[in-house]
Amino acid sequence: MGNKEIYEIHASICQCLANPKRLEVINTLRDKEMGVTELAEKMGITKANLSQHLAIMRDKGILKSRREGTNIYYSLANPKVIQACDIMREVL
Amino acid sequence: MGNKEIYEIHASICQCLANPKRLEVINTLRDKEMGVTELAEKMGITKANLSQHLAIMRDKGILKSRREGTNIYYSLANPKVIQACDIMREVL
DNA sequence: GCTAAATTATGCAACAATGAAACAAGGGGG
DNA sequence: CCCCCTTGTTTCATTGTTGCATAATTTAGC
Repeated sequence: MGNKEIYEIHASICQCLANPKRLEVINTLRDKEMGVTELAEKMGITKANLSQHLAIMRDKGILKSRREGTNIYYSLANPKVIQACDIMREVL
Repeated sequence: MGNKEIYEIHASICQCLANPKRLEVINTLRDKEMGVTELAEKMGITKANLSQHLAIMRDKGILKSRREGTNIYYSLANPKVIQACDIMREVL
């Protein structure tokens, strides 16, 4: 109890999840990796916008990326995120 | 899959958790209810500020309140929130 | 009435989301 | 090597949202 720093870090993770598009990314990548263009088309948003969201999530350690030629594939860095998201769904 | 509304609702719950003070409230109330003044003193913030946070969390269905004389006691409305928070802590 | 407890209103600084445009980074093929 | 095309990222400006302090307001009990 009491350590405010923990709450700050925890909040910053939640902040990262507090966006419908980022949640859609997580859900889309729950069992596979995907390239940026394919993901953008699937979600119906611009690549620029998606790229910004991906960067935020990668910086927070939620996603990881892998380059293959000109393509960059994103996937979940930590399966526990899915677990946390699924539990939160039940709260609704 | 696909239904964007779900993501919106889910994001609004996460948004509610995306604040260190609100997380501290949840953690403090994890096994007991507490009055606003006591909670404000324990956290070292003004009652006005705390009251705003409590209202946000109550509106989202995360907290519930109970009046007893002049005091109003808050407690968790759904124990699953604690579960989700604890799992997210492990991600750190 | 008065006091303590809690909420609500207002204003403001800080931050977040987006589109559009500019920028980098890799592979061709000539 | 140079050009071009594709894939991603970054920058910039705008708009909207959030968090907080202060002050005003409600609510209950004496």
